[in-house]
Amino acid sequence: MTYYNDHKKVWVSVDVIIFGFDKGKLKVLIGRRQMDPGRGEWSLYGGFVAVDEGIDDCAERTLYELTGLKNLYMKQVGAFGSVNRDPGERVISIAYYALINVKDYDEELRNEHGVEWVDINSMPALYSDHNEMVMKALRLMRQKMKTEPIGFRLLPQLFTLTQLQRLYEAVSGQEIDKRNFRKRIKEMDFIEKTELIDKTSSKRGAALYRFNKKVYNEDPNFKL
Amino acid sequence: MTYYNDHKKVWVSVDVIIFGFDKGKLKVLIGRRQMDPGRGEWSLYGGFVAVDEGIDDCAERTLYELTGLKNLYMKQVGAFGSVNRDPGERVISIAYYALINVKDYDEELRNEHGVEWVDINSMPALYSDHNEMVMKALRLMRQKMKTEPIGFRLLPQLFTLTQLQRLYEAVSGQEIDKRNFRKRIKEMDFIEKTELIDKTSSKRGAALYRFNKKVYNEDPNFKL
DNA sequence: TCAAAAGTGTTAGATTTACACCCATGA
DNA sequence: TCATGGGTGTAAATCTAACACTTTTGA
Repeated sequence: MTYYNDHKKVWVSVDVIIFGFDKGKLKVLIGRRQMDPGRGEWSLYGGFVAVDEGIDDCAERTLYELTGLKNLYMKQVGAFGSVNRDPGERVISIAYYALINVKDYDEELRNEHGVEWVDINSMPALYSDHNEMVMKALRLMRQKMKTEPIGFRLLPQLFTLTQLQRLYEAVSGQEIDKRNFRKRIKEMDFIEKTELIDKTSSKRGAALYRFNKKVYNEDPNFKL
Repeated sequence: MTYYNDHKKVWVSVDVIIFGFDKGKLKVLIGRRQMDPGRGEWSLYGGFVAVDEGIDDCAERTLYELTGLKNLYMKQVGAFGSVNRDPGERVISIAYYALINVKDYDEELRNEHGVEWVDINSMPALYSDHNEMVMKALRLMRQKMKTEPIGFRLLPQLFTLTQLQRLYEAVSGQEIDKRNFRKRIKEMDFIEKTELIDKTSSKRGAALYRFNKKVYNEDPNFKL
């Protein structure tokens, strides 16, 4: 196989942009790098791709390692491979973004890994090209969110319409008219009103809704 | 640097999906593989990423090697990295798509490389996961084409409105109403009518238009 | 003279946006 | 009783989609 051996191999890693939604803000999970080069700098969480491991599998493993969660919504952002992006060695990194409900993420495990939720609008400078990765992930996620019902992955199973609206506002970065928003929601049969009432955010209480995946699959027309 | 050395390196390659537009059809450039594994199968053109070469640079180099052209419109499609995608060894490949005007591509050079323009709607089975790459590239290109004036990269500098319409029809895969199309074009000041007339496609002759990048940059509102 | 492609406006329908008040409740 | 967030409909404006005939000219 001289065909392959005429060329050199490189390290390939995966970096994950984990989005969460809390208190009306879109957040990203970042931590202080615990190894050289770049020790102490803010950074995404990542890991190296093993020879016998697919890149998507690697991203899932990395995500599981960090959060203890599986079957999260995850998409590839793209490959980042400038020659000097990593100050130590030549490493090509493939970025993925994932959506999680912050309440599913065990606080203790989070502390163990030394990662924190940081508001997307006040991100510090990150290690290497990680800011670029986050920005591209955000662009892709925003786009996806307009045409696919993925936002629910950032919310608890039961949510109020105000929560859902705040989520869409946080992601798109602009205010939405309450009545127009609710009108559109009413047209989507897969966003089901339950009998349950949430009283944590108002005295009157707000109806709790749920995303019904089955109903969505039968008639997948989502538009926001 | 034991941190890196705890992990194995892999080969990384680049594969390019080159789109062209000819005789009303959207085409892709593919050729017969000239090496093992997969010798003789239809395949995208590609190359390995060198250790001292950025991945975008590698894609540009590969594109130049094949076409002799530089400064083409090019975007990354994403990384493909299933463990067994390459039947020979573990290779992660990063796909890019590029747009060229078929008339800029020297026929002789094309023959030397043994590549051909194939209609996107009658693509044969390709080597490895190359069909997947083409489909993803097409999706991305379609999307981009709706919001950015990149279609002109597939046409000669001077083109008729019918040509432009056929291009958009070929890319989107659906017919467009002629009057509505021309109405929208008229609103975009950066698509300039010239004094020139093309008589090759009709007896009456059709006005030739040109994309003015400067005007576009001053007021970039493209929508088709 | 006729076939073939170029060119040109109007109207109905659908979609989007803007906008303000009453309700229920716990403090 | 009042402050807070929950909930609701209508009308104007904009955008989108449908549609048919005249012009020019080379064969």
